Amino acid sequence: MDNHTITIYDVAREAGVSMATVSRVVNGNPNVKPTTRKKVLDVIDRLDYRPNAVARGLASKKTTTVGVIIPDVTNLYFSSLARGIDDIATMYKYNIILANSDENEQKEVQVLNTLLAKQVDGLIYMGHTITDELRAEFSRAKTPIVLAGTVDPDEQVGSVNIDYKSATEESVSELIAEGHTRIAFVSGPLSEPINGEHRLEGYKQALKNAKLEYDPSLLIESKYTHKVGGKVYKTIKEANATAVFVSDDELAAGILNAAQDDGLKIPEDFAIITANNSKITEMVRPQLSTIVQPLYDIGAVAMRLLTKLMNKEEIDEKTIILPYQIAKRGTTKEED
Amino acid sequence: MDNHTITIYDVAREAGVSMATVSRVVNGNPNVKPTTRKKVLDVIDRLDYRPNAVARGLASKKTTTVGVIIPDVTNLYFSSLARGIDDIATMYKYNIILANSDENEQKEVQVLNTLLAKQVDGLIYMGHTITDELRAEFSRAKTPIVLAGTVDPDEQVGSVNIDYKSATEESVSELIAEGHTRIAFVSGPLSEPINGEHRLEGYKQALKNAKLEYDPSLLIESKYTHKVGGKVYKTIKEANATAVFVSDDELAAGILNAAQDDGLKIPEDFAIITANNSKITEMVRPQLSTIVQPLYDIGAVAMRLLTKLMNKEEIDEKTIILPYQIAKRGTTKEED
DNA sequence: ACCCACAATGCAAGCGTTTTATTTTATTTT
DNA sequence: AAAATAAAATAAAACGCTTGCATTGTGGGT
Repeated sequence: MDNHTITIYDVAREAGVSMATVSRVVNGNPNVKPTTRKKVLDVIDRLDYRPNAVARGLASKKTTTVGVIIPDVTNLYFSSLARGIDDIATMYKYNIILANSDENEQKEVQVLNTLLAKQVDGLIYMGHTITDELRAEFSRAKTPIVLAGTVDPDEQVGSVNIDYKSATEESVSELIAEGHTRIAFVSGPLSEPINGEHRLEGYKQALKNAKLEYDPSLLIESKYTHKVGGKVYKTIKEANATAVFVSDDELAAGILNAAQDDGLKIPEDFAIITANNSKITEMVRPQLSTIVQPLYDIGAVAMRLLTKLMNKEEIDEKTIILPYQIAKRGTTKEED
Repeated sequence: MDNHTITIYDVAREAGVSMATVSRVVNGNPNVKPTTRKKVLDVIDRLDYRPNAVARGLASKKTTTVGVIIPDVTNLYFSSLARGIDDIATMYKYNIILANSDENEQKEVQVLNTLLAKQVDGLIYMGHTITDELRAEFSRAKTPIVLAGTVDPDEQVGSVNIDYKSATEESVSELIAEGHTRIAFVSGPLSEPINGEHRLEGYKQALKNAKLEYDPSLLIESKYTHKVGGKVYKTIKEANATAVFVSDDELAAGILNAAQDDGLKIPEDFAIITANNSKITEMVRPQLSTIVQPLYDIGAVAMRLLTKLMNKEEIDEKTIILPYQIAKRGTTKEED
């Protein structure tokens, strides 16, 4: 028994047809007589033939693989998006090459390049911010790209998000409606458009609507980890805030815990509203009130959009905004 | 300006050398004179040439890509492993094709096959159990495979785990040392070796060491979600247990919350010890006492092992057991 | 029977690399 | 300065498939 990998050629020989015909049946091309199709299929089955996707990719210039750049799989916000992406990808027969970037510009560029070298048919990027270098690479690439849960003022590529500004505005307004006047705003770096533009605008708008004064000392930039919650809480306290809008759930949980450790009653003494509705929000006590983002759907819709792009279908709108809701749970008072 | 993708051939022509030479400099082959190397490198830079990894893969029969089968990226236990895997993969210049299986046998087999079709150089499998069909596929595949955080009695492929039995035994012994005599054991299906063999054995052993009677009514099989925590808690209560060992953190958090909602003081009235030390354990209050598994490392070591396997290096032991610890936090009493 | 149209198949040229065997060039050795 | 050896470069054959074009087969219409 010779031990070479069995190829389309072997199948062709055994079935007494040409490679082209085998290729046709493998690819479901209708131009093949049912009897020959069956004959070929039988041989394929007997020889346990498995088409080599790499060869296929070279010949067809399609890899049925898309690259996914993610800051950190371990982050529930992004992994939820990733899950939506993968499910739809699978549905459309694509596979995902997943690469963690840690929001590191160098890594991102680096990873983008290896992904392109691997001839991915499309690319989904997740992150908090898009650097100029990355943006330059994006526009240079011929490969379709979609941003998921990531905003870019320069709308060259497709993207799927919610309306962060109005979601933030609405959240902060809830806090105001409950009687809070000093509301802290905790986010990642304000240099990132999603924070410094969308969310902050929403925050300011809510204050303005309520004729409250805007106080920059209530703005806090922070990392998104549970651990720093204590430090952030201290800052909030020093600013005499009685409520806080937080743009990350893990961080919000950290703040919540710190506040309770400090003896505060939530939501009586201190209110919190967070932004992602990742499952963490329901695992802490009291449960976090939050903007309900359709995380899975953002990923799913992004991937769906990408399939259209890869397929060169006509797109009506490549900047997609999905609806959101606000869930009032235990860290804000009931309204009525 | 002609718009064709630029290939190694273009570089060769421009640099006045053969394709083979270009290939050598691209691959860092030392057999090339520094001056020609520079010349080629310059052309590569000027033309912005990027080697086509697919063509490379076909010619070299290496894709520098490994497949990773994961039950659900959204599960912190597995995503932590995945993070370790990806970091080491990146370090060794591999990329990861990530595929969610939902522990669904059909999906697993299906995904395994597309991964093999894509000619991955290696495969990492994560899951709770390995079905016979999957095991058959594993042994049929010529591709190196490593299990991460996943046990298989039939040790045909490499694997990286901790000693679940002794970790469980130790955890339960802690509970016993605190005076508990009715300790529930909550895990996934006992049909899975990791539960029915390793963990349950550890549990029994701990009881035996303490001369406590083994009561099967204290065994609870459950899904691993936060949501079912309430139901599980009820069952535990009905069984008159005062402590519980839980093999999943999310579920443990659910049980913790349910117990507190029921008015119990933790750990005075009820003790909990969980198994994964995912970051959830530190985000709930009180923080969960837990087995400290080196999740990231399990992934990292698994990937490292896989690189060796792919490299056909000599392996001393392909079944790797990593050390664990026990962290006593808020859901068990302090000892001294 | 004969021609035509169209369905079914086959041929062979790519796809962009790597790699082996071979030739050319450079460096020693004597 | 020629011969021997080592180093660098080339030519061309894979790698396993897809696909445009050419060829053959098939049945219907006349």
